[in-house]
Amino acid sequence: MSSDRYPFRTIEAKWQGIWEERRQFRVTEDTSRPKFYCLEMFPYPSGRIHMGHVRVYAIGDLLARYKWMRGYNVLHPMGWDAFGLPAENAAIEHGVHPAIWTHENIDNMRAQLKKMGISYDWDREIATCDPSYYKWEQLIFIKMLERGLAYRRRSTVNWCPSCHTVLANEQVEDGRCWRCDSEVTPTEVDGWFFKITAYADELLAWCDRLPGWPERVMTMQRNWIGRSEGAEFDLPVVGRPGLGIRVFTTRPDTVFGMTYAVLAPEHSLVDRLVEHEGEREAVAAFRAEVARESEIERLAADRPKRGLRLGARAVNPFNGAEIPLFIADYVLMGYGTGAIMAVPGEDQRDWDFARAHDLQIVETVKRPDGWIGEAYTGDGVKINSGFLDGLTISEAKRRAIDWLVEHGLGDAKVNYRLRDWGISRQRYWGAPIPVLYCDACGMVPEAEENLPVVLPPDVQLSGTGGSPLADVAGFVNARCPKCGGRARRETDTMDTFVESSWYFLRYCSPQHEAGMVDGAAAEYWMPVDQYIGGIEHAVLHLLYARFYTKVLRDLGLVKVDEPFTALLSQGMVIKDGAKMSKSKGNVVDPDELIRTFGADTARLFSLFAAPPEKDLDWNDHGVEGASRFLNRVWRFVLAHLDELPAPAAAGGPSGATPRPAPAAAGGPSGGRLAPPTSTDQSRAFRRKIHETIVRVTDDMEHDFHFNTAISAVMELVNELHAFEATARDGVPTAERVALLREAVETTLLLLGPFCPHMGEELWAQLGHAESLFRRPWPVPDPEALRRQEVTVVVQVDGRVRGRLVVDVNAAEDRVRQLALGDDKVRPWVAARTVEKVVVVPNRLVNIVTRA
RNA sequence: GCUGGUGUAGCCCAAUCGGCAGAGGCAGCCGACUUAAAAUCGGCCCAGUGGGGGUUCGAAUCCCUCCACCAGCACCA
Repeated sequence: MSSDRYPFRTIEAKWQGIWEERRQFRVTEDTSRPKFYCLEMFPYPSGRIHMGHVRVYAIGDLLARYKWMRGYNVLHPMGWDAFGLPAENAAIEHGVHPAIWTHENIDNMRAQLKKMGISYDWDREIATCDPSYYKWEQLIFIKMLERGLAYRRRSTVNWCPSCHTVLANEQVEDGRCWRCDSEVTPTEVDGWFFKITAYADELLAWCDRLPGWPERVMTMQRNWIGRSEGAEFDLPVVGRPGLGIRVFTTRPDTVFGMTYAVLAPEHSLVDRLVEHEGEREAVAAFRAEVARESEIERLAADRPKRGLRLGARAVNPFNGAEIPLFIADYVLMGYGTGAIMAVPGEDQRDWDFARAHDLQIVETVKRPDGWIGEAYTGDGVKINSGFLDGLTISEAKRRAIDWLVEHGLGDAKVNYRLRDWGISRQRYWGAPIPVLYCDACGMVPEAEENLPVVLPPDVQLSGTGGSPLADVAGFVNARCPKCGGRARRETDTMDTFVESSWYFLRYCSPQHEAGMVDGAAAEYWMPVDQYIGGIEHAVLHLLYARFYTKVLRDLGLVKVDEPFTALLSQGMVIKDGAKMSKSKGNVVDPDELIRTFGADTARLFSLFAAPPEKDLDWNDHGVEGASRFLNRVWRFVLAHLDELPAPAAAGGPSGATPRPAPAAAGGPSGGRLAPPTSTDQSRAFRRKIHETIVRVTDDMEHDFHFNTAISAVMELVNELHAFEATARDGVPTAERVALLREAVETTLLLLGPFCPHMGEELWAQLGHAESLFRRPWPVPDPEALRRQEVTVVVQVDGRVRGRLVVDVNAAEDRVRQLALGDDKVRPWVAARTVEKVVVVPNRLVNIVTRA
């Protein structure tokens, strides 16, 4: 631990105060400047920030401050994803009301974030548990209801026995609750759904039109949507006119290979197909067996396919053949129609099942010569397929569908893996669903003028299941907005992912009272230019937010098709090889870190230790290194304050003729003359300064590799020390101090967005009255970057044997001659024959020889 | 099982179009300063790029193959 650190506590508090006092990061729409909407995923107010928060907010602030310096009008807001289970669980455990618990946590976390010195526009802060916030999503709910985009149905849902609530498919991971890890159980309940499937095609199509998103997130979303094209048609049941089994297939070309058909065990038709009591019992036993083992067996690969043959038989409508019917565990009720035609010749699962049950296998695609295998899924010509014989698979698919349409038996059909989004939660701490059930009128939406439907504050939370709101008589008993008669309120609340599906929109006009969003504000700020958050939301939040935005667009509230132009998915913060967690005891407390090293160090290390998309391996020694670096910069600047020329008057007389700096508006000297460079050492140093600008700018603009940007600045600081130590002899004083000043100011400008407090303080110490973040980002001087000479490596047969210093763009012939004549090189060539000489201009020469 | 990603020094990580394997940091070692230590400053050591094969004058980079780890999906008809 160092003993004399720069006074980070003082200066961090000082600048946080000044920024606040100047309202420096409060923004309004300004059409004269380009806008940049920089957003980090808002946190759940759990009570304390953790290192993952530090990392994501450091990234966001870096980009926001950088964009300020590039002249953008930057919207950078923060708020709270304030509804959710932990508040309710805290209430059950400790008897504190969720609202109180939540607001206390928000206060704590806001204070922590402020200590990090992040450039938020705090005037735009929102909390989703505020009725003035969720009022608008209740209104949207009603509009979705009117359009059939919100609907109620009974369904089998994922029930988390620990959270006592329903989970959406996306919220189940490996059969377990995403939040508490309990095993979910299928349960039948009535609930509300958002019709996200209506947007499946558009959501999928836009996956190809968002180049600013990481490919892997898009892949995950594509897989999740799981579009597949095929056909749907009925298989008549033998001897049961009017009874058909609807099947879905992606391979309508294989219909002539259908040798049996399978229904999911829980398929509703099964009860009507059973022919006698004995079979009914067998079906019940089979269903019980499947239900019992499914959870465990789901995770086992290649488990045997279990099935039960029914007495009933079906007809293949294409050739009139009677085929056996089964119920089997490998067919799922939740996908397609819950029933399939089985084609063992061209489907491995059907092949496995057919083998186990001794069923016929018909090949309908010609196998390539010498092909060995079981089911064949490759390309080929149709065989054994009646009118499809001789066609390719894709032709046959089309013809088979045409045939189905002509005969009125079926049609082309697109199926999705994506299910509608179940949003009902049987919990208290969420936005009430604004509908009522009237004895006379049935289900009725709440009237718009009665919104918001506010959560009643007085509620008993026992945690024993069922919707807590159902026990609050004052809430449940209401008037029907239609007939004025008695009605009962819906007691489910909305999934908290609904709030996070539009908070970015509310930030555009957080106080707007006439609607969800002010149209002009949304038009100016949306879409979010850079969104930053954890990969864990790749399909949950990000897919919901995309869907909801499209709904809002179709309701006329926004004009954008997509909410987030670019996404940065940052990696986790790891320590000792594992994700930080209390149980592993590897947690680093941001508060303590900031107390010990300061916010700038915490931020710098978060950005330096790894590129943002990778996991960050936390290392206490590494933090000390970051701190050491900042101290080094601090000491250098303070030690040279007296010596450095004042900001306004510099450039100074010297041997060289001063030139106007080309980047008059953007350079660190701000209109001052470029420092003269009369010596090789000066030129090399100034080149280093401007090369650093190029490298850091590149990292900021292109690949977000902030770690290499920081190392470039570290290099410059190292050079700065070296130059300072040696330039007293040989470089004229005025020139030396002018260069030092340019180097120091450049360093501070480049480093400012990473470590804003120290940047501002040293900037002010240098005599600047204006904030560092009101200064333009430095622009490299092409004159300084120009090289006279380059070092060219000389290889003999690929091994480095010498080096040449030659003029830039020296003629190839000349370089070749110099290389062959070089003293270091000659011995390696002398006894051999030169076969070929490869010259790569300004880089290397490779002399290829043979004995 | 499928898909994607990663694999470079003791550790975290760099390396433009295929062109000197090393920028930065950590750790370690040596030295300077110091009564001493801390801090600071200067210097040094360390891998041939997961394994194998190929293309090329030249491969961390391109191709093939295998391995390890991570993530997502996993009977989706």
